[in-house]
Amino acid sequence: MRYVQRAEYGVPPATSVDDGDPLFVQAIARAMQLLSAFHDTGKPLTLNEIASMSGMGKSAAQRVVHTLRQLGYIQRDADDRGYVPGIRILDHTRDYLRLNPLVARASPVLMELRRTVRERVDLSLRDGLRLVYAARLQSKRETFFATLVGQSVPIYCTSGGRAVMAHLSDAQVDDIIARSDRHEITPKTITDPEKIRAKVREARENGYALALEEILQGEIAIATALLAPDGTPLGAIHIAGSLSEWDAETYCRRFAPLAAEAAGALNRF
Amino acid sequence: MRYVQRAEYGVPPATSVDDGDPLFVQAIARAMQLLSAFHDTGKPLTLNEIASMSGMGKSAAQRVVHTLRQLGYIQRDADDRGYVPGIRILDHTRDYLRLNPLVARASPVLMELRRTVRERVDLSLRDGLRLVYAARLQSKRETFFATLVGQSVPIYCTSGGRAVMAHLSDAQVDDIIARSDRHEITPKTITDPEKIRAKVREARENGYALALEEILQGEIAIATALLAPDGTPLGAIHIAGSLSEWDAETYCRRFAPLAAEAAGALNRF
DNA sequence: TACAAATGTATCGCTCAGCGATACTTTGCC
DNA sequence: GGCAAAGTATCGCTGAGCGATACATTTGTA
Repeated sequence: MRYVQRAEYGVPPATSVDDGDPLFVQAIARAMQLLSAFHDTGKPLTLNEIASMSGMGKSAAQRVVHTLRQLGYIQRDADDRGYVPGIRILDHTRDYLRLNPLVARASPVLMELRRTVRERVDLSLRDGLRLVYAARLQSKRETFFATLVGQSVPIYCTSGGRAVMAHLSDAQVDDIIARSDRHEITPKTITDPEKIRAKVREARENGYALALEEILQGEIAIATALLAPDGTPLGAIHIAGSLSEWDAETYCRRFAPLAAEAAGALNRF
Repeated sequence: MRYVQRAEYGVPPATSVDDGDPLFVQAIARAMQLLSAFHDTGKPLTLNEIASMSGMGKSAAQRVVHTLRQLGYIQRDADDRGYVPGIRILDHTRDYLRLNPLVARASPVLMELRRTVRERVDLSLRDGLRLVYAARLQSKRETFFATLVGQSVPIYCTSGGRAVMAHLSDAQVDDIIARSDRHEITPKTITDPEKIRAKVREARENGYALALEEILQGEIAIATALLAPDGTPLGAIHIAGSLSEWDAETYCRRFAPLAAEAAGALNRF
C-alpha cells in the first residue's frame, strides 16, 4: 500500500509491496520512492515538497535526501533553490544499457536502419503496461530532439505496444487492456478494447503494427517486435514519421519490410 | 571507509562517507553500493559475486537484491543466469535529463551544431574529476554507436576536461591534476602535470581545447566549456572526428568557431 | 546417473540503526 | 524589519534489519 511509484504512463505495481515480507528493506524502498518524486515535477523540489510527494514525514525525507546527496543521487539545483536528481544516476543508466543484450546488440542495426529510412528510429523495451525508450535516433529535421532515454509510452495505444501484444496470447492482451489506464492522449487514440484487439490481430497478420496520431498529432509510426529466443516479446523497433510527408499506405509499403528486417537481425541469435 | 563507489574513471569520493553522521541512512548507501557493483562487470552477476563486489555479506546482499528486485531496479538476466540492472533505472535517467536545465536547453543547439559540422557532437557534464556524457549525436559513418549516456572520461586528459579547467583557477586545476589517477589510456595521453597545465593555458588563450588521440587512437576532439551564470564551468560541448580525415589545424580552424558559437548560445541566459 | 559445487531461499533471536517529534537556524520576500 | 518557509540539528525509544546458519535447487562434470 505504501511506497507506490508513479510515472508518466504508470510505472508498474511497486504498489502491492508486501510489508510482511521479511527480506524487504524499507529504507531502500523509501529512497527509491523519494527519487521517484521527481517523476511528477518539472522543477526542482524543496524538502517539504519531496516529503509530501513521496508520502513520508519531514524527518524521514531529511535523512533520505541527506544520504542520497552524499552519494550523488540528488543535488542542489544550480541556483540553490531546491533539489534535483544527481548525476550519479547516469552511471547506472550506462550499466543498464550496457548489460542489456538487446540494447547492446541493437546499436549497429539501428544505425543502419536509420541510415536507410532517414526517419526517426526508436528502440523501446517492455516494462509491464508500458514501453520505455532505450535509444532514439532522431530524424534530420526534428528540431526538438530529446535523447529521451527513459521516456515511456503505454502499450495499449502505440505501434510498438501492438507489435509486442501481437506476440502475446489473447488472454495476456486482454489483461493488458484491462489493467491499462486508457484515455485519449490525442483525439485519435484508440481506447476501445475491441478496436485494440482488432489492431493487434491486424499486427499479427501483417507482421508489423501501425499507429496514427495516437500519441502525437501528425505522427505516423510503425513497429516490429523484438523477441527473446523463446518468443517472448521484449520490446520493439519503431520508425516514426510525419503525416505531412507520408500517407499511411506508402509509409507501410516502404518501411515495414525494413523494420522487419532490422528486427529479424536482432531476433535470430 | 565503507561503501566506496567506483566506476570506469573514478566515481567521486563516496568514499569518505562518515559513519558518524547521524542523518546518514546506511541501508540506502548499501543499496546504491550494490547497484554500483555492475559498474565493474560486463556480464550478469550472481548473488555471491554481488555480495563480494559490493563488500557486504551474503545475507545483506540477499535482502538488498530482493528489495531492489521488487522495485524493478534489478532484474534477473534474460536466461535466468544472474542479475542485471533493472529498467526502472531509466525512469530516473529521464528525470535527471529533464530537470537539468543545461541538458534541456542544449538539445536544439546540439542538433543544429551536428547538422553543420557533420561530425560527432557530445554534451558532457562535470562530476568531480570526470566528465559524464549526457547526450551524444553520432556522426554518420560511426557504425558502433553508443548513445552511451552515462559514459565518463577523466577531466585531466580530454578536450572537454581542459575546456572546463580553462575556467577554473590554477589552484583548482592543480587540485584536479593531483587527485586524478593519471595513466596512459593511449600512448598519446598526456599525464605530465606541467604539460597538462600548458594545455590548459593554451585552452584559455584559444577559447577552446584540443585533444589528440588521448582517449582513443585516431580521434581528434575539440571542446568549449559550458558555464553557469557565475562563470563556473558545468560541462562542455565536444566535436569529435577522425584523424584519417582531418589534420589538427584544419579541424580547429573549421570547427572551433562553431563550437564556441554553440556554447555561447547556451551560456548567455 | 550420481556427485560436487555453487546458486538462490528461508529462518531466527539480538541490538543498534533509524524512527518521528520537536525545536533551532537560516534564507528570501513583502 | 518581520514573517513565512526553507534547511538543519537533537534525542530517547523500539522494531527493522542485522549476520549466522541451515535448507533447497540448479548446474556442470566425471
